[in-house]
Amino acid sequence: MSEKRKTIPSLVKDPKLIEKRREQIIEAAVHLFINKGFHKTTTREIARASGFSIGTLYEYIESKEDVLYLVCDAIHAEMETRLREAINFNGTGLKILKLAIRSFFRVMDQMSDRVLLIYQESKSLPKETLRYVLGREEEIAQIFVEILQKGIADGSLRLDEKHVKLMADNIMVLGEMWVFRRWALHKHYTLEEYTEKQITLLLREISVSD
Amino acid sequence: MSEKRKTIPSLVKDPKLIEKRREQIIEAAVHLFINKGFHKTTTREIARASGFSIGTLYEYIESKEDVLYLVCDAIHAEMETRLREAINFNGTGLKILKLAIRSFFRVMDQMSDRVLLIYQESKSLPKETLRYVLGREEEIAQIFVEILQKGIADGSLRLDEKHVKLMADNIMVLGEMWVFRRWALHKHYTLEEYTEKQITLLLREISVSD
Amino acid sequence: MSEKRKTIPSLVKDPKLIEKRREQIIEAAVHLFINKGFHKTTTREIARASGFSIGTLYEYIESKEDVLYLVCDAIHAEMETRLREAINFNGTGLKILKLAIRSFFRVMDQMSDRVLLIYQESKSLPKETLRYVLGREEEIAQIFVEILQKGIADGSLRLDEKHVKLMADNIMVLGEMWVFRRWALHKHYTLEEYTEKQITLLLREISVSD
Amino acid sequence: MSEKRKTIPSLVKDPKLIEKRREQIIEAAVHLFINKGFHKTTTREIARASGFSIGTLYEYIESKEDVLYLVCDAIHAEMETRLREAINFNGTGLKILKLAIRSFFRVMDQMSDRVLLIYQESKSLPKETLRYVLGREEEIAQIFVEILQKGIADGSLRLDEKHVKLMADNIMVLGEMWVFRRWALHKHYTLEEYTEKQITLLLREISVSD
DNA sequence: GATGAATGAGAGTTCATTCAT
DNA sequence: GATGAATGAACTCTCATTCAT
Repeated sequence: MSEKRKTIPSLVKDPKLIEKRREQIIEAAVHLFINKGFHKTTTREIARASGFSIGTLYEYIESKEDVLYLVCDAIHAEMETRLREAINFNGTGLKILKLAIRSFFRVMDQMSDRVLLIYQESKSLPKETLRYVLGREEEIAQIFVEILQKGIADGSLRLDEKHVKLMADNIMVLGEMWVFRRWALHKHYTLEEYTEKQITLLLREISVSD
Repeated sequence: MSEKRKTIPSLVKDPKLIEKRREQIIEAAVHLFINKGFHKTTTREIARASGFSIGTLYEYIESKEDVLYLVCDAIHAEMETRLREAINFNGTGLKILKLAIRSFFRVMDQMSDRVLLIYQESKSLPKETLRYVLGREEEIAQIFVEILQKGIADGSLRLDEKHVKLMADNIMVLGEMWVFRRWALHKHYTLEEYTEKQITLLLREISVSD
Repeated sequence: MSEKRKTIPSLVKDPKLIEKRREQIIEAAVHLFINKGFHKTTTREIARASGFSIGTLYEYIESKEDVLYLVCDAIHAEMETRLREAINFNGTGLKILKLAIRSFFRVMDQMSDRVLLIYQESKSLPKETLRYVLGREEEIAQIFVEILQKGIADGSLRLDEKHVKLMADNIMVLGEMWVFRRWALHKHYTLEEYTEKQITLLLREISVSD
Repeated sequence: MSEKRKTIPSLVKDPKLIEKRREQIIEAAVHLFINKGFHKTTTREIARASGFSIGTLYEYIESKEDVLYLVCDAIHAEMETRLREAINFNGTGLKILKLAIRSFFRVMDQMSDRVLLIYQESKSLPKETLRYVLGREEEIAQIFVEILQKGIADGSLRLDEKHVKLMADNIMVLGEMWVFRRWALHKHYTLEEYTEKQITLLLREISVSD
């Protein structure tokens, strides 16, 4: 179902070192891309901010686009990790769902710079790679799909199976909205207010009892 | 409230001619930006596609970013025009709201390339300009705010005044979602199905009767 | 029979100007390539020696290899022109042949730097282009083929038709030898001595009378 | 007369090992240079194809140019060895000469890739080194000089002493021509036909009887 | 003696912008 | 008002060479 993860060739042999250096690259590039955008960040800046020379940078990647891929993938990985860590899968689907939404919105809030980065820059990835990165997004949506299905199964949620995916997408989008429209929303709401309000809206329709 | 529209200086005196040429520029650039992205489109390409020389292009703009601004502004203008044309402000707030949502979703669908363009490229605008462009987005949200307020006033909608802006934003976001997630959504829904489903979700909470 | 001449695209429209600038490029590049070799000459050096900026250079070529092609082609053109100008096609084949050999050897001598350049650098051309350039060499050999055939026809040369091409190649190669082995040959011979000696050798076999 | 062979310093002490490793380097580099050319072959590729690391490569050479020198020298050595092995120095000068020419042309044919390599890449050698490599060429020409002189001495060849060197050069050049113009010559001749034809041409003038 | 990660000068190429015509 | 040739800073990427381990 999901595209296979891209493996970026490296001229360096030691896998431990590759991982370490790529973490440095990601750490450096995330901040640069957030502040200047992908196109306005130069490979030299990435190298310098990573703590090594331009030559060394290219020992660990093949092209600037590879850095963007590494960054996007790392962000998604962190999003998913944080989300999964925050969710406790005990209790009714409804209960889990509420927890998951709160967690997701919180993760969006904490990672808003990086979420924005993905949305604004991932289009610069090569087509093939872009598909994979978009696929990671779907994996996160899938978490909500599963929770919703659990809720349907245990009777705590009433929702046509047909609309499960849409509901999952709605949750995702309303979470991302907190990021995209923060300049407007932060004026009126705290994260908590926003979260509770959206939960009310989203669940009114589908929760059997709350 | 809203930022003042930016005036791009031109070396040319005749305002009629300026408008005509800028329309040519916008027409050409929209397609180029959609297909290649802002950064990968060259000013030479814009000039050629506009039907004149690079020198002439720079008689009507001061920088490449100006073209992006013209394009974003034109897209917003078209969005707003289409939306306003489609809405009939007669009837209860609830009725108008449904019509407006349907219209907005349809406009999003029809203009999806251009909507995407704004979301992906507007970040390349100079800060000041970006603020103005984001402001245009608010103007559209404002349409929904007004409709919601009318509905509250005439009793067809039950919604805390405090949440009006959020509801308007939700509508916008769910409309934009049809664009951003089209690769996922189009598999499961037609625009009409999607629209009705989301209307149900959005209004369940707030409509007094439907 | 011969490959079609390559047309290098230019960003500049005026054909007169293209020709003029390319002449400048060729003039500059020939000397640089002779002195430093193709690989050790930078595009910046070519631009500077041509009298304009690197940006301007790239208005008239698409790649550094294009410069090499221009240079090789110009050298061949000059070789052929000089040779054809020097040959008088009146008289018996034998007489014309002797004149042609002397002319060819003289041209080789005068252009020895450039002949060397072609032999040492043309391999860096893209395959397709290389084929064309090698073809030009054949066109020159063809001059000798025609003279030989004229001599056979008028009875002044006795040579199996089958060996005409080989004889033409031999003439070419012995002319080029004056270039490739000049470090050895110049110690022992003047150009004139060398020429007469080789003519004797080459014609002993085939001339009916001299 | 001939330049002294260049001695490449090595960080390694053991002469046996140096020789072994350099043979590996030559073997690897010859093929790489033939296929990609000297400039497009990287030292990393040479090391890998040699079977060891880049660091080890530089234990046995001081620069990439050293590899080119090793390669050119090895090719010349092989040429000379093969030629000397094939020649039987018994008989009249004329007889030996014919044998030598046939052998030389055959060696040229068998080693054509490598002969071409020397002609196209040796110019990239440092001036000093180049002189030595070109000198090796002379040593081979010297073989023919000696044979010619033997033929003059024993009366089987009639040739002005003054022209001996030229005749030797002619032989060399016509042999190399089989390599340089193979794309043209192979269409018309087998190696044997070519050889016999050229022998006829070359000897007509000088052989007392054949 | 062998390794391979690190280096950085320097390469070819692009393209937004200018300005003389 | 229109043109398009000229500019050169800035870009991504390469690769011969070094040296600590």
